[in-house]
Amino acid sequence: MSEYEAGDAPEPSLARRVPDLAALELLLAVARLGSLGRAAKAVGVSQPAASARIRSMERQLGVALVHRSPAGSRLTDAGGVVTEWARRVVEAAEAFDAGAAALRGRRDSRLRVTASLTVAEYLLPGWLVALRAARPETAVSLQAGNSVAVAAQVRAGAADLGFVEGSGVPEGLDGAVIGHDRLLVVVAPSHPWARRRRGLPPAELAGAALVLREQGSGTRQVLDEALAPYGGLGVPLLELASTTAVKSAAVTGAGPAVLSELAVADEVAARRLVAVGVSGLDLTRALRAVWPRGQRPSGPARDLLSLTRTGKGA
Amino acid sequence: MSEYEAGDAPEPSLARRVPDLAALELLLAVARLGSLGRAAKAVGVSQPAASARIRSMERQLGVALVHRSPAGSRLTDAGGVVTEWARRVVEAAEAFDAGAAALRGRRDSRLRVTASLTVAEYLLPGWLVALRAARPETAVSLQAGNSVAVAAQVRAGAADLGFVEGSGVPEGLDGAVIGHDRLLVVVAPSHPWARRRRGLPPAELAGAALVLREQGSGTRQVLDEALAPYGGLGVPLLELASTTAVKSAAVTGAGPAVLSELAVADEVAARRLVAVGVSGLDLTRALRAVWPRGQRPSGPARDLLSLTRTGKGA
DNA sequence: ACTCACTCATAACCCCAGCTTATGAGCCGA
DNA sequence: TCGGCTCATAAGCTGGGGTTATGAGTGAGT
Repeated sequence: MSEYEAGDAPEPSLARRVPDLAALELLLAVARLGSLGRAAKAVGVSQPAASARIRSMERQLGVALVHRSPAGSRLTDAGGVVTEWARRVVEAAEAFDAGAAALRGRRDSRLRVTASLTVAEYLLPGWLVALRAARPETAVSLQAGNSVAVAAQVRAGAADLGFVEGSGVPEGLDGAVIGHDRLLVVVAPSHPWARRRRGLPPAELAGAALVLREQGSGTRQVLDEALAPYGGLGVPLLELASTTAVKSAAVTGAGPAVLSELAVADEVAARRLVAVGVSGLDLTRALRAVWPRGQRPSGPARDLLSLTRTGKGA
Repeated sequence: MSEYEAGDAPEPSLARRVPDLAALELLLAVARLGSLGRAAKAVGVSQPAASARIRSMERQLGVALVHRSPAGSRLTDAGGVVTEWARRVVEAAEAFDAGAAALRGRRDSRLRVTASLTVAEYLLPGWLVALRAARPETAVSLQAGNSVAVAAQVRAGAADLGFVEGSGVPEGLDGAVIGHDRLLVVVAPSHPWARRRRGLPPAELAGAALVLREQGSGTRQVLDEALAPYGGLGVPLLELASTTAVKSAAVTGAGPAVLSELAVADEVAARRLVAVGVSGLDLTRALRAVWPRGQRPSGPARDLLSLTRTGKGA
């Protein structure tokens, strides 16, 4: 009796078709160690369990992954390819884990970070993974919030280092620009704007019904300011609570959205969204690290800061 | 009695600390739809199941992710951040799935692709995801192999489109350069070479004991040729069967390795590996799409080809 | 040539994570 | 005040994945 009706999940879910993380980790271990048994030990399960897991993975994928022999197990060609794909998943999971560990936020952390949502969502996990690789002993705690909250935390000494996006260094703090963030107008590939060759006139953007974050969000402020000379932001098509929701709405073709390039990099690369140029409008804002005035970051804070300099932050 | 001894898995495995894919998908659905119940329906489970899953995820992560209210569920600040991290994992899983589906290779596919291991491992999944987004009805089959095998497949008409790395267009085929691949010398951050400021003299590279793929691999051939004028490749420190294994060895500090920049991009970004410059040595090779002479790609092949043009292929 | 040490596979058993359905309780708008 | 939405709780089932114990190959070393 449980009929579909959702209009959302046509296929039997990714999770059914992709092996779980434990299986992927096991596969990586096999690739690295050249034997099911050793891989089993490495991931902390019995050899039969590992054997069965790999086997069921091969059944699930419909592809032979390893050549078993009494001398050990070697990846097949397909196995090698799959293993590399698996590595990407595991790496994303590691970033997730590094972030989550920081978010869990033990108060005894050696480094207390507070960051704007944009930085926390898109940049920080990578830094944390790098930091963990370089200084495994550094426990980091993370508090995410808007720019005002970030500044307050740092000022109050509740965080050693903060990251904000915005036009200036908050009152009473020192800071350094570590990158830039540009807002992009994005539409689904089917949208007429996707086929424009010339940049969009700002007035047309201002007049359009857009999918936006709710009033008060950082990206919306920037957009408001930038469009003020052109009659200001029009009435939104949709106001949504999270960046993720806005992105989804744009992808499904609800309408044009304006989002950080960091937020939509993947979607643009995969052609799920198309960035539309806007002529003569500067939608760039600086990303800054901030700390209490006069107290130059040292120790763990300095370590983290140095990782941000050359990061992929555009 | 099961003592550690592996020297490999000190921590209780990622999979214990990261929610599984189904849970992450569910979280994305909640972010998108604003209600546990609707999200549950969207992913095809009952509402109590969704509720429990989110709750256990919050317990696992030690962070409140959603604000429940009789009017629906909104993400907390932390929840929004976590959701974005989750999205990255799910996207990697989607790439995995797209690749796996192609590898499973139904013979009735509309587009039969054959690709070198490098292309299949690092570039193709992204293209397949993009293709799926643009043309959901196109079923793709993938055969991975070395450049000779790829050429043979295309020549025999067993594939509509091939991708190879190497210096020339294989006999009897037409092709187009779609990108370039550079080999990088990489070492663990602790290795002395990591601190070099000047490029490495080729002779020193030739004389060094390196971690390499086994004889016959494409990357090894390029290296052999490039180093011939400098006394040729020295005796390897380690010969391993897969790119993955070589990478792991390099990361754990076994010694310098030479790998495609595509293969080590993530590791370099996360500072797990450091790229060492080599002065005056060209380790670049072209990546080419190839097809039977005279038969310009059309239909699905053309669709895919157009996606490769602007891809992230360096 | 024989044995040892390693490979992976099979069998029998067990357990708990996560699902389901049925139900209840709170809040909002008509 | 009623109906419809929200999420939470309870009780019960199922099966995937784990374990130990064992067997059957293969290759290397004496």
